[in-house]
Amino acid sequence: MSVTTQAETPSDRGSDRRSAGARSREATRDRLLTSGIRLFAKDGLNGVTTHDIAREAGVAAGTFYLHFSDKNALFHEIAVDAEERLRHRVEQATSDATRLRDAIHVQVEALVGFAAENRELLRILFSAEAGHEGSEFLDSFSRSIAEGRRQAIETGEMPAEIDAGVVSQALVGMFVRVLLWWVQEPEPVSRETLIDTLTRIQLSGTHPE
Amino acid sequence: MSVTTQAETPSDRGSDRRSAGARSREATRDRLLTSGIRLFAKDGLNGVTTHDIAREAGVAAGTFYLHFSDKNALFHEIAVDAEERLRHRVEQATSDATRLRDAIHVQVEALVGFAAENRELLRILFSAEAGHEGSEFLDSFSRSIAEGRRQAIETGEMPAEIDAGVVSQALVGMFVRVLLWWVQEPEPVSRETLIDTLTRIQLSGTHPE
Amino acid sequence: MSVTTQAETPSDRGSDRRSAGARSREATRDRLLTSGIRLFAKDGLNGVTTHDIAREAGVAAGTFYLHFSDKNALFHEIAVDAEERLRHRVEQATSDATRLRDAIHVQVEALVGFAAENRELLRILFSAEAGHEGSEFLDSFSRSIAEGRRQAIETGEMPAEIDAGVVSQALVGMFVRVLLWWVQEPEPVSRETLIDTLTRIQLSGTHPE
Amino acid sequence: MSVTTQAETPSDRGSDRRSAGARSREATRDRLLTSGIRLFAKDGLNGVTTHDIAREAGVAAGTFYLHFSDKNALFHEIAVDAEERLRHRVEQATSDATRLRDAIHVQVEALVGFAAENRELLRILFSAEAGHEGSEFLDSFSRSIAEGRRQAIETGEMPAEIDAGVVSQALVGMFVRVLLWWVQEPEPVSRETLIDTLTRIQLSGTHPE
DNA sequence: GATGAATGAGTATTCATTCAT
DNA sequence: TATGAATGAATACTCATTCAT
Repeated sequence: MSVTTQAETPSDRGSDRRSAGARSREATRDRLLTSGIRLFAKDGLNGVTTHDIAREAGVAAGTFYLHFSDKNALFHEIAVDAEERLRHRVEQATSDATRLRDAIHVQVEALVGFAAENRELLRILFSAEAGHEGSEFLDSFSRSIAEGRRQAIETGEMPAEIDAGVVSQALVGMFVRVLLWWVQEPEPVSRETLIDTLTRIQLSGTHPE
Repeated sequence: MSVTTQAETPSDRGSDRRSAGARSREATRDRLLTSGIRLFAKDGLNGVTTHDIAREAGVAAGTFYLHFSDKNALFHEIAVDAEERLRHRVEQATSDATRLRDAIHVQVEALVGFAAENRELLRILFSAEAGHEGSEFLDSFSRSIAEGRRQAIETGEMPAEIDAGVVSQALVGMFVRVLLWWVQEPEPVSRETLIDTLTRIQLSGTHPE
Repeated sequence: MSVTTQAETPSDRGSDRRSAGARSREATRDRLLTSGIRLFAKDGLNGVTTHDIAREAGVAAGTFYLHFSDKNALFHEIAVDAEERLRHRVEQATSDATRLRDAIHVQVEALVGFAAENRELLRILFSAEAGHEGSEFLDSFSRSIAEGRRQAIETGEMPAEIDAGVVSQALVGMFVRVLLWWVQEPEPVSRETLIDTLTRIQLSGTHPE
Repeated sequence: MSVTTQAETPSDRGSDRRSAGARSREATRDRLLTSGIRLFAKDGLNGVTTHDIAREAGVAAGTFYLHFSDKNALFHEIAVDAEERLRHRVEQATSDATRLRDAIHVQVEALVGFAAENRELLRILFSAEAGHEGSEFLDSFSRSIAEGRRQAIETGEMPAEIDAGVVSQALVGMFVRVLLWWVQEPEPVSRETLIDTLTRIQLSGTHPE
């Protein structure tokens, strides 16, 4: 499957020209990825063993190592893939927005949409376990928000009194906690309320239209 | 010592009526607590072994278990104690505030003050390692913020459009990430800027004075 | 190929009457043998995996087991074949020699010649990895030398004071270590010096001519 | 014990001032060393697992690692200790000998004496398993023999026609194989015959007295 | 109370071997 | 015949925890 679920992946083609062995290999790899996503989301990197993942995937313990060099490699692949998809989704959404308030709204929509459709990936990406991949993503997310804020301050859209560094960390922290809280079952509030509230919190700092 | 460093702890009394054995026991326990705080703050619950803690405390490996039933018990005690101290500090600070904007300001001051004086405890309390104690504290923190917000909405201090549940999670997430970011060396921004910014972010949602 | 490179092996015949399949099978088997020789000579029986051998031979891992029952069987076949070739060479050389001193000289020439032309086989045959095949060859080599000595003592060519059992072990040990040392790159001494010295060492025990 | 059996080692003192724990630790370490020697002598470095050694020593698997960092460390310690003892014994024996023929005789006596009293250590030291410690010892043994030969050639005690490099390898190989053969049960020849024969083999190359 | 040696279950990882394609 | 994915037993090593001294 690769982590993505998009229709154009090779394994989805009706006419898969690869050998039966190659298809079987890919299927096993996918099962390991899927099991890894489920277990990492539930118990975190350290709470899961390669044997757990293999058992969940229905393969022998040694099979894990035919597909991934070790547990970290699997985690890395999952996290990098999730990060790319989230980043792509947010960038797509915000690329058309010209005004800050529009950008903020669509960014929130993209984040919430990703969370709604990828609960497990969200947990993996946003759970801050010591020194893992997600952290880097959140750091770069912070930096991009800080940059956006600084530009907004230059153009006068945002008041200068609010420190961009602090705000960018604050917004990332807000997204992390709110979305991790929201992807529980049952969802504590409706998607609309969530988007609306997260947008308002940010807009309240902008100058009125 | 007990985790607190305040003067009224038993071991600090000049007139300690306990036996020499009891005082020695307490001292050993304190060294284990101190070592635990340092190491947990640096490497997290899973990154530290009981041998590490005993070695850092200068005692034998078995001694650890004379004072704590296991590694989680030590972590729990550190976290609960830290939680109580932080909770107490925030409650003291906010007990006199009558207006919401005042309460918000002193609450931020209390949080930042705690972070400044207890970097290691803050890291332990705010680091979200899979299923550990800190989470419970943050949950109850969220609940108390949500309650405050609901009251502010009733009294008309806050607009009703903003969902109190979402906001309370957002604020906790914000505090967590901003303070963990801030207690690094070197501190990214001054204490004053930090307090001011965190206060403004919250106030921006209130009705203008 | 079979391990030997001599012209009369089936696969070398210009007029190979076997089917294409049979010839292909033989070629695969030969590649596995060649790879096994190279890798066993370099890293020893335990330092090589069947996957290594298959990869070096350019075949799939499972193919190995179509040709050899297991890793030891391949090693055994290589060792037995090498042993036969070395034995044959020595016997050919010594069959014409009537006097002991001639026999010794041509035997040394045969051993050194084999070592020079089959470095890898020599390493495999003479390396004493716990309980492997080479040992049996060396044991039987010892026995044949001991038998020769005993005859030489009977005919008066060798003095009786020297124990034939000890000497035969000594000579084998000498050949093993000296030849393993000599087949390194670069060769520590010239082929002539080597032959001359090994011959003299043995002749020194015989009665002067 | 340390591998040595000499009377002056601390653990042999009637008045052992160390704590019971320290004595117990030493005893366990000694059992592991003893088990290691027995098993390495029998099956070689690669034929033995740390579990085997622990079981033979009557301790749990993990205990092994309280005393040695890994299997190689134990092997190294055994080999280095054995090497030192053998080297010391040979040096002691040859230090007084002024004439080459005397030196050769006492050297052989020392080697055979060591072999007789330390069959297992001899097997460990003289078994050439890929890249292990014993090899280094044998190499340095060769070098020292070669040096001795070169001096003997200079002083006219040995004829110059025999290459010292080849001879030194030959002698080491001879000692290795003969002694490994001799330390079997039952001993193939008497100690006297062995010493006499090994001495004669070497002396046969010297000029007659 | 303190010590620290010992335990043994847990986890990662390798590799000879099998078997469906 | 050849492939190569999969197996699972073997092995190394760690570490929370116990207990005799």
